[in-house]
Amino acid sequence: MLNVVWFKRDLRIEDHRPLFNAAERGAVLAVYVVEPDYWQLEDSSARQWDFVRDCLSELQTVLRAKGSELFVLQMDAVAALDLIRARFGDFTLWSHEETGNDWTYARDKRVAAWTKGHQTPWHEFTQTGVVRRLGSRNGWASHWDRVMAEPITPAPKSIPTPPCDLPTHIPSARDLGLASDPCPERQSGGRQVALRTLDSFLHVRGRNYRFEMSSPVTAFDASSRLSPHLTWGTLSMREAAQATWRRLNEIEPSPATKAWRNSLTSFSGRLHWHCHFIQKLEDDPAIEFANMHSAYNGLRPETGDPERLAAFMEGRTGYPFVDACLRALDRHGWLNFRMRAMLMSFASYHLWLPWRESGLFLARRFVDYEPGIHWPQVQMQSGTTGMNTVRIYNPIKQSYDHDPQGVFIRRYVPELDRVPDAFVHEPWKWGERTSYPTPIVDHAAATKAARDAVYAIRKASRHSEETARVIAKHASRKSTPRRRSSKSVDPAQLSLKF
DNA sequence: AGTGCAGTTGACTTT
DNA sequence: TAAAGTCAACTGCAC
Repeated sequence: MLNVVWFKRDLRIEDHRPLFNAAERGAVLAVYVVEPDYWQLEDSSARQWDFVRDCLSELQTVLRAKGSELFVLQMDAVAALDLIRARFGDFTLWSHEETGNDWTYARDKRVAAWTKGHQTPWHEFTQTGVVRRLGSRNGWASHWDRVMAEPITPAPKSIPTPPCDLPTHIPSARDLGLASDPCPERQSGGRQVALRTLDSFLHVRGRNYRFEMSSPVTAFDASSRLSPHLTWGTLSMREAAQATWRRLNEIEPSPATKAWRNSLTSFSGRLHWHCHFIQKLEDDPAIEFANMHSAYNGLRPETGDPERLAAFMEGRTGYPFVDACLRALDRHGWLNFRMRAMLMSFASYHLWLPWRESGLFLARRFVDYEPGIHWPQVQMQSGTTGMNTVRIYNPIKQSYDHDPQGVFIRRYVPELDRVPDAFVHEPWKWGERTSYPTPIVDHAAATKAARDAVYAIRKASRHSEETARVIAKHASRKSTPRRRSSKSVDPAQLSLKF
């Protein structure tokens, strides 16, 4: 019987268990389904598709070298299964589990129903530390360590593929009817560039990762930049984790290597954290749309102020550091974590926009958009989880702290060219006029109003009851909670990093 | 030399 | 991965 390997967000042939197992069984038909409805969603964008296109093109080359082919079907996934069945008769379906957005979840349910209806075996494999139908968060952390330590599955030696005239053409964003979305500094997709990126991070760029990841001045170089590759699977999480551990083991501990070791340990923690977040959306897909804590329903209006949303989307909020970040994101399709958090916090607290609107906009901007990290983070930076401290960033303080010389601001906000260094963080304090807008909201007034609104809800009765539920379901567990001084503390508040 | 005082630092609390 | 406020301890300086 034919084995259909359905490539999704796993665009590689190494450490690919579905492909390896299918190839051992017999004839393989490797398929990528370009689903037009998915690419029309408000969280999809042409820059993401362009990245995927790079990946598919290289995957196709690699499969051809193995005597196989990657067929590209532009249609709904169920229609693709029907088409394959009409052409080849019964088959076995192989793929990786995916924790995507609500749309892909619904599609997977339709595919499951189809396979059941046609008695088609569907073998799904995990490729991250995310657990499907997780009963409890207890023990999750050690499970992650165990899964990541499992051996890497080699690429199949050969991939027998039947003759077939299915299409192999990879459509362009234009073919798909996607809105124009220029992203001149976008990272390229593909396995080769993923491996080079991993290597340069582990041997050159990552030395001061721990300290340089916070500032956008240094983070573009010092961060791993593996995120789009992990999102689209040109590199597996297991490969990234094991390469990091290997590198860590080969560096002898000494004062001279302290920075390297700290950075790599910190990075390894980030990989764990990556899956920890995705697990939240896996457990509770409603996080994409609804407040994690229902007490915050109605906190913000359902529709934000259109002028504020437009200013945010166009990077003209009047806060130089915020606008520099927004414009950098537009050009690169990437931003370091801290600045993403600041942007989301700014949209939610300063601009009081509902998180779904600003969250969709940011999702489209990220080439590495990972729904399972994105939506839980969006809610965390909007104060609607109920279980984290309210983190309202001060964009002026962040500017002085992370771009003291104003180099990042000047790189992305040319309107501020003439403004002296002393005023680049707060140009409204400079006496002269510029073409740069004045702040769209007053920092002190806006954050005071936001804080008051959030704390009014926190204080209300019944808030803590649901907090306990949210924590039980989603919070990370620590084996040795840090003890706090004297005063007794609500155990629910202990060690809740996320 | 000790005192008073303004300013700074850091730990801790509150929002 | 917050920021701002509080408070006590400390510092440097003038007298």
